[in-house]
Amino acid sequence: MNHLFITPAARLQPRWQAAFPQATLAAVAPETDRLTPPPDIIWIVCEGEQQPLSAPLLEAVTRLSAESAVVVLANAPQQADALQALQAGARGYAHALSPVATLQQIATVVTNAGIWVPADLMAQVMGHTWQALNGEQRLRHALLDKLTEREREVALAVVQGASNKQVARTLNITERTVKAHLTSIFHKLEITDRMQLMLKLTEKVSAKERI
Amino acid sequence: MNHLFITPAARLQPRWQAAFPQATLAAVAPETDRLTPPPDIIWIVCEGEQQPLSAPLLEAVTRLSAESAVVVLANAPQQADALQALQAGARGYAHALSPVATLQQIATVVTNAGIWVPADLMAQVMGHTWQALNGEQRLRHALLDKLTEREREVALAVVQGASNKQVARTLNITERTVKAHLTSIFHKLEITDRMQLMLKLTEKVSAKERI
DNA sequence: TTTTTAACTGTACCTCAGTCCAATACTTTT
DNA sequence: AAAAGTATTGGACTGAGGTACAGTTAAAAA
Repeated sequence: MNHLFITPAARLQPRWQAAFPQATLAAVAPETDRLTPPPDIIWIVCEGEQQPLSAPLLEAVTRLSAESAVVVLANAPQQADALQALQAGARGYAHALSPVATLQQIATVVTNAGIWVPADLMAQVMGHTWQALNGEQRLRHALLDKLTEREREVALAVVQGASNKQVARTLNITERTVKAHLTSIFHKLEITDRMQLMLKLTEKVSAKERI
Repeated sequence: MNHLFITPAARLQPRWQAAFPQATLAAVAPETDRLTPPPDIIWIVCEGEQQPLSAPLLEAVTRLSAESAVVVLANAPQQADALQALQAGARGYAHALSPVATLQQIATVVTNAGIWVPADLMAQVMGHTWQALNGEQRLRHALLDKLTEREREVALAVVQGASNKQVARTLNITERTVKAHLTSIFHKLEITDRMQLMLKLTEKVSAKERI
């Protein structure tokens, strides 16, 4: 197993050495084609205390992840960083001071096409995805179900920015009828105008409403 | 380590056998309390070619995941299936024809309280979350940066459903001035009315616009 | 110093949005 | 059969949204 650590530091942390005795060190991200054979795992160390993952590092992740499995080690892990890194193609994101056993575990997972992410990040991601897939949909449906078929059509057109006249044309009815439907919609949803309608239907699920 | 494969097939795939020689087979999902002791890992195989994860299987995942770690193996992996499975309590989702080493790796991760998901799914989910956290913000800022300070204040108030009169009151200016700002905003953003403004500023980042 | 830009206001005008009162036709429920 | 709900339209009205034209003031840039 071939490990390469990319870090501005002069030498490898003892725990990295302990985890992978045969690991090599590089100060900057090398060209991909200069590495023959490419390392099995490239560990990119993010030294920054507070500042986010730098653009060059991110670019390195993107470039190197084509050939090797890339794992980002952060001294100050941040969720936003992790998301960026993983989206750039990194296969793992962990604390730079992870214990030796964890580092080795990460290596095993990552070389087997797995992905390593901190548990709290996973929880957040799952929450977001759940919310995006179900929460908003549910809210929308709960509201739209209060409306009749025709009112729904009108409402959906209006929240896409259509004027009454445009809605009338697309539904082949009079503008007057559109107004009638809207008045009914406003009553049912207890709102006053199309702006509120748009707000209601695009509203994010607030924390307390989550399942 | 105790493995149970649930699959309609008559017998275990050779690679499953190779990965876990001591694995047992079941045609349908058994009652949880009938299994003493419960298996360490239950592998539920989704045979379907195109159709999504069936409801009974999903129910089985929910029920069995209370006692054992459940991993769903799909012949035709789909993102929606994976999310459903993970949401139902599955601890892993992988291709049914994953190599032996991968299967064993999955077992290790899953028994150690880990979660196993395909890399491409992870990338999509991460991308979604990143977008939710930052993408929208960026788009908003790109647009709002075209406006002057005062125009920004007006725009932000308007997209929250405020009328011109309300904006005027909160900013301590005339309604006429609010209109003037809005006219300027509409020109700069190349839109025609406050509805479009709301659409512009709440617009989701589309796939091609992602970083 | 002249020019530009932002913020602000006025008058007038037009269009669009929304409501009230009213009515017809059709379907479903009671 | 009667009542209720839905879809449809009309006329008249009020108010809000938006534009065109015109102007003042202050600060920043040229």
